[in-house]
Amino acid sequence: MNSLTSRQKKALETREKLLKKSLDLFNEYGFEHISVEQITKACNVSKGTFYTYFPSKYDVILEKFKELDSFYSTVEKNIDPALPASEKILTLYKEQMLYLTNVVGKDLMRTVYTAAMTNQVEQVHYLISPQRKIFQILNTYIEEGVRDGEFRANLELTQIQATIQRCMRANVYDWLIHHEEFDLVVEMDRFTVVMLNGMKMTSRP
Amino acid sequence: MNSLTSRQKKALETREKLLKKSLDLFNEYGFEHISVEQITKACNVSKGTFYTYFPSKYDVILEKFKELDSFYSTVEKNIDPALPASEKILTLYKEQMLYLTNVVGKDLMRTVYTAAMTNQVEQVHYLISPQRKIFQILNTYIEEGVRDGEFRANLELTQIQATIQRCMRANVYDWLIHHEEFDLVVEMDRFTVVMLNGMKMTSRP
DNA sequence: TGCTTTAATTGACCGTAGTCAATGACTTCG
DNA sequence: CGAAGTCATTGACTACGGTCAATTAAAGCA
Repeated sequence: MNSLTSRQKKALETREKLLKKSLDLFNEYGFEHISVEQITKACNVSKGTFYTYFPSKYDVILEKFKELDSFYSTVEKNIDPALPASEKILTLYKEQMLYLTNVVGKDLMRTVYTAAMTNQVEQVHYLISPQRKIFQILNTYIEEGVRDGEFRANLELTQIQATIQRCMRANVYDWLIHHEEFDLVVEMDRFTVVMLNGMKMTSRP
Repeated sequence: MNSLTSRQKKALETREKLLKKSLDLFNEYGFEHISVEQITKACNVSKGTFYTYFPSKYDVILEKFKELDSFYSTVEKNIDPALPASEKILTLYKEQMLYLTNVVGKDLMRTVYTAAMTNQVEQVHYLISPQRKIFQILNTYIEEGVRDGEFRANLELTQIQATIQRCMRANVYDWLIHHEEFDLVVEMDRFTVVMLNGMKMTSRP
């Protein structure tokens, strides 16, 4: 039933080996302190092989980042459907920020945020891709809030979505450029509370 | 009257030559496409000399950026003091975004925003330095708004300031990672309007 | 004037990201 | 089976940012 030739199997193994070793080394010593050659030596392959599987050193990290993104499905399940949309959004963000702070880490995030600016590919960067689980969840909450009249109706749905997503990047970016004394969870909450407040029906027109 | 020795004069000339040539070349070919060696060759000095005057390639750009920052003094003078604080803030930001779009450019801004994350110096990056003219202006407007009861009093002044400054970076960063179809002036305005609205006295508590 | 001190300048050198023509092992097909 | 084709793999190579011990020439001083 395994339709892979021995060649393809081996290739896949090589790729997996490189991916795993990269992430292990990055985790232990930090992204900036590990060279591609160190990775390939640790895997007993040549440098060129690394580049047949990954367009650049950054893309390994991106792969990890995408994998981590699946975490948000779990969060969604734990959010009470009865809460108002704005509360759901705040809870989701709070969980995300805790996760970034405690699990993902500044080092990985810095890499992703840098690559998003640097990689001048025509393609949309994953950081703002509608594919991201967290955006899909977020967008359903926002649709809910608009439908239930919680948010002002004179705002376009897509604009509200873009705005709230931008809040996330705003706080993460500021977290990345501050050294210490920046509690991502607290800052995100403060910021988003004001933002959501500015969208409420009860605000002045 | 000129208290500089011929040696010091020459050194300063070398620095100026490097600075000017760097910026010219960056402007014409883009930061990423110009190497330090190209710059020094064009100035008939060695590579090492470049590094006696600038800690890194990025710092040349930062120097330009700081210089450009003085632009905001001019803007301040053209803002009607009678306007409410929120209007002043919106006008200031609008002028800034026009300036970034039309004069400063994405290339330079990308460099500054990348360096802010990368340069892991203990020192606070200029991007968030209270020294920046634009922040000083902004802060006086915010103080005004709080004093006049335009903004909610249950918010700390420094927190309001941090929040509004973060709005700026939020939109600039998103501008940098979007390719085309992102009007910085429009996006900044939309975003900040909602944010300011969330801070107004007339919003729900 | 000539000796010592100071500081600008040099360029060979290092480490690293990324490239690519060449290799040869594996697959496909007559 | 053997020839032709495919593709994973190699490692020497380029390009670049950044470093530093050595050089050189101006400044300070007796």
